[in-house]
Amino acid sequence: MYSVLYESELTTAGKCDIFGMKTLPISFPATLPETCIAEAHRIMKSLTIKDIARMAEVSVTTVSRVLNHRPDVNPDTRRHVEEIIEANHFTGNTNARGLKQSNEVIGMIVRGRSNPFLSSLAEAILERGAMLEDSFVTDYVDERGDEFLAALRRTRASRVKGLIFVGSLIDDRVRAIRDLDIPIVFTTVNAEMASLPRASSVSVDDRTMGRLVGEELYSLGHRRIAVFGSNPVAGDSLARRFQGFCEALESHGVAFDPECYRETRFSYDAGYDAARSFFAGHPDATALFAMSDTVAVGAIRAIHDLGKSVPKDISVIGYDGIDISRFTVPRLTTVEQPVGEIARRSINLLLEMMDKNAAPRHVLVQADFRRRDSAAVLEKE
Amino acid sequence: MYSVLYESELTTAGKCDIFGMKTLPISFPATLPETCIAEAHRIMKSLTIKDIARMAEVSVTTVSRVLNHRPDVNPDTRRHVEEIIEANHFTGNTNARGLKQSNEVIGMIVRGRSNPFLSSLAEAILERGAMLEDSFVTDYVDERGDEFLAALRRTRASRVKGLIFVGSLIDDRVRAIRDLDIPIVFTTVNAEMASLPRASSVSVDDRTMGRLVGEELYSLGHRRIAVFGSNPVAGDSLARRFQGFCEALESHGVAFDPECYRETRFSYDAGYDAARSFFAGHPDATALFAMSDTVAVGAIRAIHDLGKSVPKDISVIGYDGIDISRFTVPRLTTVEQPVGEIARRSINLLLEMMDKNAAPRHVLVQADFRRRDSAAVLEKE
DNA sequence: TCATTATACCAAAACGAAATAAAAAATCAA
DNA sequence: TTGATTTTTTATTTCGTTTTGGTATAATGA
Repeated sequence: MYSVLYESELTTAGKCDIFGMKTLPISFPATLPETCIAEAHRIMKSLTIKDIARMAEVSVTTVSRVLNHRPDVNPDTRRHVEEIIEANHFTGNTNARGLKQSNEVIGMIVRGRSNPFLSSLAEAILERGAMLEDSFVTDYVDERGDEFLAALRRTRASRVKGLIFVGSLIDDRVRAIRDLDIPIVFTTVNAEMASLPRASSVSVDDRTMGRLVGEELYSLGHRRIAVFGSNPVAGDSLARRFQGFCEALESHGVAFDPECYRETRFSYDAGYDAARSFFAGHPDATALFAMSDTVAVGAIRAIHDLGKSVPKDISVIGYDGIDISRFTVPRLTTVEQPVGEIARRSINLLLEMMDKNAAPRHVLVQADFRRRDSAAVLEKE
Repeated sequence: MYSVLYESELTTAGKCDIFGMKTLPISFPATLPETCIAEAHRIMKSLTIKDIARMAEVSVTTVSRVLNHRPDVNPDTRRHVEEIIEANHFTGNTNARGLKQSNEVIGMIVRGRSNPFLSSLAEAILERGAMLEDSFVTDYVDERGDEFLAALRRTRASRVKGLIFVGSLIDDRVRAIRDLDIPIVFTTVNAEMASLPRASSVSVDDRTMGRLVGEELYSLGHRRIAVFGSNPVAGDSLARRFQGFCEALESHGVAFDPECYRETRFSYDAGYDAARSFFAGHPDATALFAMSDTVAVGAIRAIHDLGKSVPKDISVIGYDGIDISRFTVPRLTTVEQPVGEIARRSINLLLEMMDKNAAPRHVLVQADFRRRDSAAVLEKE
């Protein structure tokens, strides 16, 4: 499909003029000081703990102790060794460290790689982990089952001591990792999960938020509402959102019509396709609850393509609060999940279980309902 | 900011009814067969190559040979060992494997973690790598300099044998990793790069595409055009886009006014802010070339908030072709980078350099100009 | 004073896979 | 049948770190 336009055989600077640039009309400041560059040079020279020991004239054991912040090192010795480490920009060998089964590497499996919400959650977890100097092994997989098993195998190959699972997991797969003998934190609650002896979870209070969405759409006057979700199973986050949503409607005497439920993958494309076919076939539906912002964004585009307007003809409410939701036209009304909070709590729970052998806990955090422009009062004709 | 709504002390299934669900009105098929679950169970039991050797009644060396597809193993022995491996769902220990410096782990540093284009490129590379059974160590960093150095250190700590760099790198930092004694592939061309002895690059023919963007906007009647880019330096991809763009205008006798250039980070927010302030202060500007789709999307939103319309009042052209560009309102005219192609070529180039010690090459691939709805003919008043 | 306890350090033994060197077995040539 | 060559297999060493089990030395208590 794509062809190569040009392949240069550049190996020397002299031949580089095919990339030769005219001077830009704007000048930019240099951003990295020379000392930084010099440091980077030294970073790449690969020393071992043995080299450091020799330089500091101590044993490797002592260096290891310093590196791991162990107590029984003389403060003077410690400082001396630290200076040598600092001066040579020494970094340990991750592999050698991982060989001893005593190491504490955290694994993360992100299931649903094209979902911006999950990506941002994973990023927040990595960021938080880096702050605490925890090492991570991350694996991004698609939502299909076989890839998940491959990730599980890779994760085990790295001998991680704890696992964070980002994304939802249907019961079958929770059961599939029941025998995994390490602490796990799920970023989604699942009924089956309670039977796992070493699994905690952090998730948004989906039922309440689902109820809020239902209340909002009801109070705006909507009665025939589409719901786009993705294969929820009893106990899963999605099912809880849906349950709350139905409860809200029922509390006003409106029963949700199963005909209005569509199962979609969580992507712009899937949201587009689902909305296009659904609203073409159901001209009486006036609102959509999309259980993922990606689906909502795709749906809004589809509704436009059907010659209808959001929110004038059809109101749309999303879920997740991904970055783009603040910039769409119209801006998306959605449930914003506190990504940083979920990340922080997930890591804390995992570390508690790993280090202090704490009992698993299931934590619900509060989300924010963001009322923006994509859901409005239904205009009667 | 966010508080905990509820923390359960769930440890047994019996207490689980706070999550108790009513039956859903829709039923979903189970998706994972029993055999798969049984397999996953066994995956987690962690065996060593020694165990396999004992079971197969051969030496560990032989097992190692089988695992690494070495030639000197009797086909019968190989099959026998493979059967044992298969039956026990054996997976090697990544750490032990990495300890020997003969191993071939690929590192990837993604600079600019919140940019969807870079994320999708990184994903494509991981996907491609998984297909070829290459192991990856990935590090996502922000665009700031210090984080980059930390990533470099982590990468070295994993003793990777090759590095793929995703995102643009200004000259200073290319120089900073000059001494890195492993093959590198950049997904962006940089003038400084040609002086690196073991660096290849794969990038889009940015100059041509920049020229196309310039031609497009000129032919639609635009003369006063804003350009939003991010700190380009001579030789960088962005500078080449910009160069092509300026050349196109100049070929029609229009000089680009440096006043119309804005330096922004590549994010929705930055695009929004830049557009909001720029177009408020420059009511005569009728078009925008955003060097990243994220910036374009943010800008479109800002233009709306200024009470203007895209493309009626202001035409916008983006760059990258991220997923969302097909679903915005209006759909975004942009330059679509062939992510899969860049991923494929990057890995191939790197493997050639790692395995066959091939000379570095600098490859330009063709991008697609996607003419959609965000750029239109300028209406004269 | 001598035993006891802490403190600060070290040598050597893991850890699991892979490479090396070398032995054993099979094949071939005369 | 013998020696040479190739194929297949093994025992042993290696990688860089942590841990184990220990030894000195200094401080403490009786």
